Amino acid sequence: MKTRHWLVKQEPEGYSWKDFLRDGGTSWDGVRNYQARNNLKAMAKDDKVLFYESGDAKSVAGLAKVSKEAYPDPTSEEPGWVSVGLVPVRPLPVRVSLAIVKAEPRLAEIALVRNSRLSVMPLSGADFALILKLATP
DNA sequence: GCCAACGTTGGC
DNA sequence: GCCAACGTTGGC
Repeated sequence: MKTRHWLVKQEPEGYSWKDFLRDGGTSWDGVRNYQARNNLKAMAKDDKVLFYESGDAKSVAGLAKVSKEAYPDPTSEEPGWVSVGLVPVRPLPVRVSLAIVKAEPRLAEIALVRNSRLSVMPLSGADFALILKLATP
């Protein structure tokens, strides 16, 4: 199966990359946006996921992967919302800040730049690889 | 703290 | 079904 690529966004005050590393994985729940939910549903096991911290950090912090495909969100009172399981793979050697992403013309079309409010978004393999390259010291 | 962008809600 | 009002998110 073709591996797909994603980026998830989180406020570090709520659940940071550091928390994620400490936990060794988490249930990615609480998403209440249809577009984001549809992206969660499209995730397959072992898909690669970039973990972005919004707020003060505003940077891509690490690489994760899908450990469990979409299942009903246990934190939702209403049916229809889903969670996925994510586990950390490794921190990025150097964080990739939003400013750096915005300064890269080849990344001008990605959802992180174009739709800052979307919390779960797909990335092309090329864009994903480019962000990882920007994280190389 | 402010504002822009976007989604959702509710009146008509 | 349209659109104004409102709430939320996130960058600055």
